[in-house]
Amino acid sequence: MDARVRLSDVAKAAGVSSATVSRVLRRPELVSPGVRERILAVIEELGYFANPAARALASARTNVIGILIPSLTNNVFADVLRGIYSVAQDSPYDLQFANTRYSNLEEENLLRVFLSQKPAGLIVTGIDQSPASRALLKQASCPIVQIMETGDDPIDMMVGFSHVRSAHAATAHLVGQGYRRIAFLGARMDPRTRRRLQGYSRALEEAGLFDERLIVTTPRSSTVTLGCELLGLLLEKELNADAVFCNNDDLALGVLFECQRRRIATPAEMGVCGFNDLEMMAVANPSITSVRTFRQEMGERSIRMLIDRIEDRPVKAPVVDLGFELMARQSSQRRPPPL
Amino acid sequence: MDARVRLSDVAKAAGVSSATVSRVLRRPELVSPGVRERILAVIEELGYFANPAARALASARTNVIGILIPSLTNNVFADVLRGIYSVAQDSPYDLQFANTRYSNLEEENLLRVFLSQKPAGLIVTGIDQSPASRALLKQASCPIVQIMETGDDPIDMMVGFSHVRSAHAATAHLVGQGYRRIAFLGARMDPRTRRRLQGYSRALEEAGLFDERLIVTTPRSSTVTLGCELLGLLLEKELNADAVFCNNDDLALGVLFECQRRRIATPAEMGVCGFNDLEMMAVANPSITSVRTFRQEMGERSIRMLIDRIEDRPVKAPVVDLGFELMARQSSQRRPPPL
DNA sequence: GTTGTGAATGAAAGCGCTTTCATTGTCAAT
DNA sequence: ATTGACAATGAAAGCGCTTTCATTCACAAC
Repeated sequence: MDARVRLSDVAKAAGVSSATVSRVLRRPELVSPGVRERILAVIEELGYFANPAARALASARTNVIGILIPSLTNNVFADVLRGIYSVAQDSPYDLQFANTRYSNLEEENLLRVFLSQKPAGLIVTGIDQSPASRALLKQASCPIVQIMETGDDPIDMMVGFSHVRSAHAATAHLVGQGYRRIAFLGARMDPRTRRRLQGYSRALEEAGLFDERLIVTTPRSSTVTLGCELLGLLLEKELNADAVFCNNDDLALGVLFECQRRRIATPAEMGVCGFNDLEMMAVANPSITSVRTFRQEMGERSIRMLIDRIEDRPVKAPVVDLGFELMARQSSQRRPPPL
Repeated sequence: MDARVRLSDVAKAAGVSSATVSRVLRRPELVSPGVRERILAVIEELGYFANPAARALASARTNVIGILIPSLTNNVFADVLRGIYSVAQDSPYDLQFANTRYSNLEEENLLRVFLSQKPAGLIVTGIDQSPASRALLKQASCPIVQIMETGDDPIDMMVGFSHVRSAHAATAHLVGQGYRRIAFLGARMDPRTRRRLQGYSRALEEAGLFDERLIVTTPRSSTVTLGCELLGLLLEKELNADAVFCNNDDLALGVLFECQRRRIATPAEMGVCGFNDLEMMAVANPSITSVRTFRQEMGERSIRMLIDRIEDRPVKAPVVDLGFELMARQSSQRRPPPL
């Protein structure tokens, strides 16, 4: 039933050896044009498809690029994936994703699985791998890109941005707008969120406005609903918060909704700033200030660098900082304080 | 450098043949307990990992479950994937995703690629495969689940719901609330969207309220911003629309934002209904009526059925209709019409 | 004691490719 | 004519597993 056409069938039909057919597929320049054409025709006619397992086994390498991300179901990574996809699309490489679920241990296991199949390259998220993972990656025989963040000690290549600096900028913006009791709302608290908290803290310390009690975090993963809840938690503390810097845009949107519900004027009584600048931030009412990050570009750059390295093209800058852009909008545009 | 431990190394170290080691891995019950323990210890000690290519080649099958979805970057599929993941997690199967990008042609190609590696099973989206794809799937030697929709002619198994019926219910709800000029806003117009449009049309025809001009669609993919724009387009037509049924929740949220901006009262002057019931619908202001679909459950059920079939366990119901639930909220709760 | 049975193991033949190495043929240079 | 070099091709040896088949051994039944 499953009468797969094999390479040898093609060879037989074309009246050549298997070696020649294989060469047509791998190194066509080694085969004379006439024979090449004939073989290609036969391949087409027979609908031949190489068995990837056999190919991988024989050549001791694969065309698989492994991608380890903490979550598939997260807008941020979805955008990165889109970028990766758009480039990988017209490359000979197959993408294979795995979900570390924000766990270093899981990451380590997946890494072992991936490396055991000798991938052509690997993209991993962040810079907080476990020592064991780092060791695995360091001795891996394929190029590797770390994405989402930049840091001092790249395993191989890196493309990301500084979460500390971007959060610092956002917080400083709120300070600049005249807010004085700026809270931090954080969900999930993965390493990148933590660094954003750092940037926030630093900015407020510099302004002499830091108050630890204004930090509200939860290990739960972020949703719009959670934004509503966290704002509620913050308000319960009665700390006179007059602005919130949110971990991400989901929370910020929730905060906005909750403010509306509680009749807290935004931005007059409560400034709001999100992170990532999801598309909807610009069209909310009021529009929501956010830190734009270049997620799709991050995906594109990372896989492009990876492929360049796989194909032995020189990569000029192995560590790329994509920066960020503060998108100041209505939600942080404080009008003269209501006396 | 890449001194991979092979099966034969394990065999040598344990003083047994390769066959026995292989058996410990595949059919441990065939090996005596003493030997089994010893071999497992050696495997652990040497850090042995099977080469998946060799395994696949030798056994003429893989433990790969292929998943074909139209988009990775879409909340709806993200939820489905989460469901699939949560089940596949503790199974021996590897998931492999591919993105058909809403193209039948692309789907066909990916199918060929997948089938060429003899996957253990396949999950495909929707019921509108090309004839060629259907043929490929029909003669595939692995179980297959179609997800997202139910239909009359399953290739193998199916889990989804009726887009026609759910859209019909939503539209009927708006009619029941007293809206009379109900518009349809549709983005991307993939087959499922088209069927929702059908359900909408049917419901309005039944109520004698159908007006083709109230249908506004675009091939662009849906975003919140697009919801704003489509509402703008609708209003320009000056058809006295008093409600919109949106293709999905993104559009609905955009409509809500745009209404706020234009000072159109929701739900009094404009009823709004979305589709999918994303988490944020419940916390928007006003909260947005939507059709809840069971996306995560869809993922879970589909992969569970698939695995059952792969492992030769009987699947009682090969076609599962998960239904839907109309979540009537503020955005469609019309107060007495302003005279 | 002999035979039969079944459990445990090993030998060896692939799985479908890639790649090295050898061979052949062609053509330019001598 | 000879030689050398090179391009084009084929033969064949794996790649690291799985699996069939044969073998061995222990033990129960006769």
